[in-house]
Amino acid sequence: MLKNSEFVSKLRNSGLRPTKQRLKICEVLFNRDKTFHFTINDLAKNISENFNEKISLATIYNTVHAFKDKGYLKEITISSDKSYFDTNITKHHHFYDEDTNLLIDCNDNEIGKVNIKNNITGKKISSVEVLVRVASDTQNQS
Amino acid sequence: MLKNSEFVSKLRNSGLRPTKQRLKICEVLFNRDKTFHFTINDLAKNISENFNEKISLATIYNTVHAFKDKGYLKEITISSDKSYFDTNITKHHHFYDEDTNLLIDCNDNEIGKVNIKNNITGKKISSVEVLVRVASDTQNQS
DNA sequence: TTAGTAATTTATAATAGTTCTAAACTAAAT
DNA sequence: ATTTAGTTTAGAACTATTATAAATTACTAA
Repeated sequence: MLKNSEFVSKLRNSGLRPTKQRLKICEVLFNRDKTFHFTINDLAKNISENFNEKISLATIYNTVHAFKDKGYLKEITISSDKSYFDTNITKHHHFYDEDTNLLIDCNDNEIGKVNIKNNITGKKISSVEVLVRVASDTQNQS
Repeated sequence: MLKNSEFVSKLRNSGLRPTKQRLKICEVLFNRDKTFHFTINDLAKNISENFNEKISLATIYNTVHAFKDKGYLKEITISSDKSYFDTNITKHHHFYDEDTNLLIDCNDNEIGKVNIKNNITGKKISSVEVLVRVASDTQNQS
């Protein structure tokens, strides 16, 4: 749980003015015990349901992208029409529950280190991401 | 290299009529030695450049999705705005070159088996996909 | 304080990618 | 041949995201 003043300095330190819209978004995203996985739509809905003052959709998009660019959020793409943001910015992998459309963070207890034996010549690895899709037994698999 | 008659039976066997549009698309996609990674846009461009008769964009979308549903293509999503289809439908992983926007198939020589130690209770794993993003040393990483 | 400025927010327009629609056409069955 | 159901097509519709430009706000420096 972070205080408002911590968000103010977090924003200032990354060259973003601590506007009331950004602080509100910080509160929704980062004032949590657990990792938060959300779509832009989820976030917009959450804000409009929980606060009286509305934040323009354009601002929500701008802010989420700014936070992503500053490294406060990670983007996890599931399919061409499902993209989530993740407040957990450490290196980690995901389960994706196809029944509930929920993302679940993995730690090293669930997925072992990926062994990359040979990289492309002359290139540097910028990220390694594993996505494990799961579904209940009775459903058809893809 | 497959013959036209093989595509005809392939389509018939999966309940799709072998229309000339579908056969043309089969030719472009499957009449190759190597795996083909493409976007809908790549495919549409390829067809319009290499054939005189045009195929409607709607048909290209329909056909690619039908082929995906029938298991002849796999979809690989890189980011919310970049989605590729892959003619290699075996279980495999990918490198994604951020400099060239090219996907590269991996085999077991490059990426070892992913060790999933604990799955979500009551769920079955439908797929495991690793995406390794690479870029040249001089570029900034994400 | 108070101007001045630059950044930010906002509603709306524009754009892009994809899906929908319904009429025309085609493959296959009778 | 005729019929039927599946397919293709152009263009409309839709959806998610980005751009625009005016109004507002945060900050700076006098």
